Amino acid sequence: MAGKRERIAIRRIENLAARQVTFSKRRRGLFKKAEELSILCDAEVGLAVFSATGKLFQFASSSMNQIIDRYNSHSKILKKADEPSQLDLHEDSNCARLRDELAEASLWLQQMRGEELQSLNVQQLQALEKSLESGLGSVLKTKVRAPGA
Amino acid sequence: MAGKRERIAIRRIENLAARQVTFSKRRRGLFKKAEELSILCDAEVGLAVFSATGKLFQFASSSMNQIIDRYNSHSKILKKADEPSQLDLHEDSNCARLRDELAEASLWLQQMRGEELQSLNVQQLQALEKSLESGLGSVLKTKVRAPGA
DNA sequence: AACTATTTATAAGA
DNA sequence: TTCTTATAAATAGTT
Repeated sequence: MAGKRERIAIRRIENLAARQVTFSKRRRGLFKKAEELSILCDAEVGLAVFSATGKLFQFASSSMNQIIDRYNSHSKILKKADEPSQLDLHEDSNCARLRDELAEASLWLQQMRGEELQSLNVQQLQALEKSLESGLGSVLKTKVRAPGA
Repeated sequence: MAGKRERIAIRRIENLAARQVTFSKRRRGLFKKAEELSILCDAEVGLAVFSATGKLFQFASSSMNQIIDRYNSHSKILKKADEPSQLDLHEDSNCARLRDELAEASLWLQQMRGEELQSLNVQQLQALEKSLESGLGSVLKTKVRAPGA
């Protein structure tokens, strides 16, 4: 009954038993906080955790399928953002799809402003960097030609 | 500098400003703990949060697509023949507004990529330039910190 | 955004 | 695994 109680370093816990105990404790804490965030802040939250042994734990404020659908429509625009953009607003677009595309465009705008970059890997960051540099170049050229001051 | 500091009850925060502040604070905490769990316990963790305003925040210890695939193969086992999901198609009145917002967001995206600049005046171009430079700075900083080559 | 009084999470031990 | 408890971390209200 002594010993210092210090925060452990954030790296893989080598001891199996200790790792499992920590997994149980922290998993409970994480799920609790995920639920609290969704309730307090009216957010849609989806969380999936696979243990090292392959067991699935999940939380979804609505339903996991709904969250995955919403997520998937986001990642679509990320992929086509660098292509010659022709907004395909099909006549049969429904509100749900519009909402998803809008949210996705918003994420992309955030990322071009330098926010929410933590989810991008190095390749994606480099693509984004290139896109920003290219855009900046066009803006500068246009400014020179522009009327007024 | 006084006042009781009590834990709030876990129900939707009615005040918008307070809700947004709490969302920022708790979202950061949640994502930090998600990452810690994945590292400490060698777990695969996927977390997606949509704010009340539709912004997506995400963390994935591997990649979100991989986690979704793994999730789907897990839940397939538990699923029976699923019914056609009830899509809410009763929002036609909002479609026009969504369409406008999406068009606006898309125009922004184009302009950040250096297209459709002819309609901007010098002040607007300078604001855009500043935004691009700022975003580029964040991307470069993130790239330095990013894992992998 | 920064500051603290408190509450909560949790690491280690039982 | 559950409980206990010392300590670290998160955070609600304030500035």
